[in-house]
Amino acid sequence: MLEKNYTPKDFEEKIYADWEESGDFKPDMRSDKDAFAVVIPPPNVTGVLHMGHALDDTLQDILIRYNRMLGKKVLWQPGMDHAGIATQMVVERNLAKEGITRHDLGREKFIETVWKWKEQSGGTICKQLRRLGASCDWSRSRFTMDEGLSRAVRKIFVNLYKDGLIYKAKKLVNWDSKFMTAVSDLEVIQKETVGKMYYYKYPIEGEEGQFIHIATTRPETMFGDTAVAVSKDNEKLKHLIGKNCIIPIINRAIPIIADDHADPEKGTGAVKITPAHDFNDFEVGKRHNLPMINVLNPDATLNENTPYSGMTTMEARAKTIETLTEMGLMDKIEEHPMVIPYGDRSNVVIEPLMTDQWFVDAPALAKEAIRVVENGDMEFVPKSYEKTYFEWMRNIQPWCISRQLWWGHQMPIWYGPDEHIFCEENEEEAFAAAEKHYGKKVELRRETDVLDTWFSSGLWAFSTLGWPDKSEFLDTFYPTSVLVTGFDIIFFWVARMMMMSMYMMKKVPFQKAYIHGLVRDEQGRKMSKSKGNTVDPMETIEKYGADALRFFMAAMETQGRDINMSESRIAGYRNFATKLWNAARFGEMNECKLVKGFDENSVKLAVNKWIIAKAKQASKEVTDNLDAFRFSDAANAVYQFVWGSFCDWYIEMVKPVFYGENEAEKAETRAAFAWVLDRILVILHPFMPFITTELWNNTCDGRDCKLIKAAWPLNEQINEAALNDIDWAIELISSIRSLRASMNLPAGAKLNVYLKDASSHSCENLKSFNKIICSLARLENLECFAKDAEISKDMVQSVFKEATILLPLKGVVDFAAEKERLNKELEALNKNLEGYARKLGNPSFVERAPAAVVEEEKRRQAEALENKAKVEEALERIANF
RNA sequence: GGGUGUGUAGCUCAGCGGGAGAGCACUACGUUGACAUCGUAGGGGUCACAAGUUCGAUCCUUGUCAUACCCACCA
Repeated sequence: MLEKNYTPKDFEEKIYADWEESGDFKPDMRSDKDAFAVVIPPPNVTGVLHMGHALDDTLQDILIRYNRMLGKKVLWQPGMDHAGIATQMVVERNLAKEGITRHDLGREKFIETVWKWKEQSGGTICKQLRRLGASCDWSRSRFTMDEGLSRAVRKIFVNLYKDGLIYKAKKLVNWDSKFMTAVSDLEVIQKETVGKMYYYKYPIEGEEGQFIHIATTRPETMFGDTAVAVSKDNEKLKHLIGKNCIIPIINRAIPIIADDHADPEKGTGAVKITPAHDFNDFEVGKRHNLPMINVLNPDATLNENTPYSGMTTMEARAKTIETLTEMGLMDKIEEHPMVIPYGDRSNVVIEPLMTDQWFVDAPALAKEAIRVVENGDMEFVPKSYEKTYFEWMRNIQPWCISRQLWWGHQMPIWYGPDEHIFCEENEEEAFAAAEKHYGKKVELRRETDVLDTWFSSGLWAFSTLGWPDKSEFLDTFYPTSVLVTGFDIIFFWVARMMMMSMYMMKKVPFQKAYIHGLVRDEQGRKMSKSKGNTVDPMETIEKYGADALRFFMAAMETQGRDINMSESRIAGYRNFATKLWNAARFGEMNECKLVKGFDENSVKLAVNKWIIAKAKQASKEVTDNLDAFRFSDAANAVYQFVWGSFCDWYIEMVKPVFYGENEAEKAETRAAFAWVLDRILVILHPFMPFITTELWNNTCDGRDCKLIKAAWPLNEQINEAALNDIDWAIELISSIRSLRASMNLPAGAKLNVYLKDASSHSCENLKSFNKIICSLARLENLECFAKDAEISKDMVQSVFKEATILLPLKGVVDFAAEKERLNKELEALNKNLEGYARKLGNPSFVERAPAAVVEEEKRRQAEALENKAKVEEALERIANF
C-alpha cells in the first residue's frame, strides 16, 4: 500500500542502496547489444557537489539509464581527480592550522599526509552523487593517482618524450608566486583593472639634457631593461636609434633599437624592453639578441639584480617612482585601464618568468585531434562548439606541463651526473639505460617536478578502462560513446583528451561530446561562494527530493543555453512527482493490477485505446528526443503525457467505469490502467529513478524484473485512429465547461445540453461517450437535437465544430453576459475572416503557395463563415431581451 | 581587436517559413476525495528595432541597438 503522501526521503536512499548492493550498475557483459560507455568528468578529490555537477551528472545518468534499459552493455565509469594544486592547497591549509608548513614535513612526509587526508576526507562528492541517483559502477572507481593510472601516465610520458613531443626548455612562463610553480596559459585569468601608466624619461648617453620619454605600467621592472625600442618609421624619434640611454638609479646604459613592436601611436612611441618579464619584450629580445636580466625571485620579490632586493613589486614600484621624482625624471602618471593576469587558484598576480620547464608539443598533437573532428569521428553536440574547438586547437601553444609542486605525478625523468636526461617508465629502467649510456653504474637524480593535473585527466578515457594493459573490457568500451561536460572545460579537458587519445590509442576517446552550459542563480548571475548566491544541491534534494532536482535539470536543459536556478520550478517538479504518486494511489484503490498476458492492442473501450495510443506516442517522443540529446523535449513529453493526458483526462474518464456496474469494462480498464502506469514508470525512470522504482516495487505482482533493467519500448505501432474520438470528446467537454464559466453558472448545477446539426459520427460519439461527457462536464443529460426542432429562446448556443451546443436555461440566462460573449466571438471571427480574405484574395498566394496550404486556408474560411452565421443568428434571437 | 551566443507573456524560458506556447506568478470559481504539493475557467505578447528575400517572416539575410560569454592584446 502506498502512503498517502509522497515523501521522497522515505525511500530514495533505501532504493539506491539496493541498486548498488545488487550490482545493478555493473555492465551486463552478456548482452548481445552494443556497448554504451560514459566516463564521468572526474570531480576533484577535494570537491563537494555543486549545481554544475548536479546538472552534468543528471544528464549522464539519464543517458546511462536509458541505454541500460535499451539492453546495451552499459558502463558509467566513475572516479576522481587528484587535483594537484587544489589538493595541495587544502592540505597545506590544514597544516597551517597547526603552524606547520609542508617544508617542515619534507616532500615524502607531506605526500603521505595528503594520502591520509584523501582517505579520511576526500571524495565526499561520491556519496553525494549517490544521493543524486547517479548509477555509476562504483566497483570500478578510479583515482588519477592510482597505481594503474600512474603507470599509464608514465608510459605515455615516455612515449611522447621519445617521439620528441615532450621537451625541456628555458622559456618565459606564467609563474604563480604563491605556489611557486609554473602554470599553463589556461590557468591564468585576465582581470580588468584600473591601473596607472607611468611616464618618465631616460637620459641619452653622452648628450647632456637629452632624454627619451617612455611609458610603462610596471616601472619596477626597469632594472631588467636591456633596450628601448622605437619604430624605424617614427619620424620624431628615429634619430635616437643607435644611441644609448641610461637606466636611472642603476646607471646602466642600454641601446635604443629599431623595432616595430614600438607603435608610434601608443604611449610615447618608445618602449622599454624587459625580455625576462614580458612576453612581447621576450620576442623583441630574441630578435635583437638582447640579454635577459631576471629581476624577480620565485616569490615575486625583487632580487639582487636590483637596488630594491627583497621588496615586493608594489613596494619597489613606489620606491622607484619616488626616486625618479626626486631625480626630476618623472613626466606624469595617468589612470590607465588594463588587464592583469591572475592565477585561477592562487588569485595572485602571475609573473612572466624565465625558468626551465617541460612542454608538450601541443601543435603537433593537435593535428590529429583536429582531423578527427573535421571528418566527423567525434561530434560536438551542439555542433557550434566545434568552431570554438577548432579555433583554439589551430592556434594552440606548447603546453607547459611541469609544476613545481609536490602533489602529483612526479615526472619519469632522471638526470645523469652530466645532466644527461634519461626518460624511462621506472627507476630500474632508468638506471639500466644510464649504465648502458655511461658504460658503468652511476647515481641518478630524479626530476622533482610533477605533472599538470590535466596531463593525467587527459588519459581518463582509456586509463580508467585498464590501459596500458590489454583487455576485453578496454576493447568493449573504448572508444566511449559520449562525453558530457560543461563548455568551460573544453580546452582544459576535452581538447587534451582528444590529443592524448589520438596520440596513444589512434582512436577518438568518445564519439560525441555533449556540451552544456552553466547553472546560474535565479537572476542569471554566476554562482559563487564569494557572492553567497550558491544553492547547495544536497539541501535541495533534502527539501524536494532527488527526483525533483533531476527532473528540473533535464527539463531546463536546452542545447547551448545556461540554466537559471528556480526553486519554484523545482517545487513544481516535486508537485509533478506528487501527482504521479497520487495517480498510482488511485490505481491501487481501484485494484488496477498488471495482468499477465494482457494485450494492449486488443482493448475494446475507447478511453483505453486512447490512453494506450497516447502512451506509445509519448514513449516515441521521449525516445526520439533522448536519441537527439534533446533533454528538455524528452522530459516535457513525459510531463505532458502524465499530467495532461493521464491524470487530467484518463483518470477522470475512467471514474464512471469504476463506479459503474459493467464488470467486463472494469476489468479491462484496470488492466489497461496498470499497463499505462507501468509504461509511465519505464519512460520516466531515467529522469526520476527513485519514485518510479518505488511505485514499480509497490506493484510487484506480475513483474519479472527490476525497473532499472526493464525493457525500453521501441518501434511500436501507434493506433492513430484511436486518438480522434476521445480527443473529440475532450474538446466538447472543454467547450461546455467554458460555456458554463462564461455564463457564470454554479459549478454544482446539473444541466441539459443538446448538440444541434451534429454529423452522424458526432452523434455516435455522443452516444458512446455520453456517460463520460456528462460526468466531466457536470451534465444531467446530453443528446443530439432533432434537426427540425425549434431552438427556444432561453437557450444559449455556442459553436462546436460542425455542430452547435445548445444549453437551455429556463429563466436564468444572463442575456447581457450572453450578448457580450457572442459579440466577442463575432469579433474574433471577423478578424480571422479578414485575414483569410486577404490571403485568398492575393493571386500570388493562391498561385504560389503549396496547394495544401491554400486548401487549409479555404477550409478555415468556410468554417469561420458558418460559425459567423450561427453566432449572428444567436445574437438576433436574443436581440430583444 | 577577433569570435560565439542571447533579446518571445509580469518572471524564467521553449518554439521557429504558413492559425503565438509552457512552468511560475495573476484573476474568478471550486462541486463524495487519486491529488489543495489540487481542479476548472480566464486575463496577459506590434515574438528588441530597421531594411531586404518571399505569395507569406517571430522564424531566413543584412544592418542597428541591448546583453552575456570566450580568445588575444593594450609599452
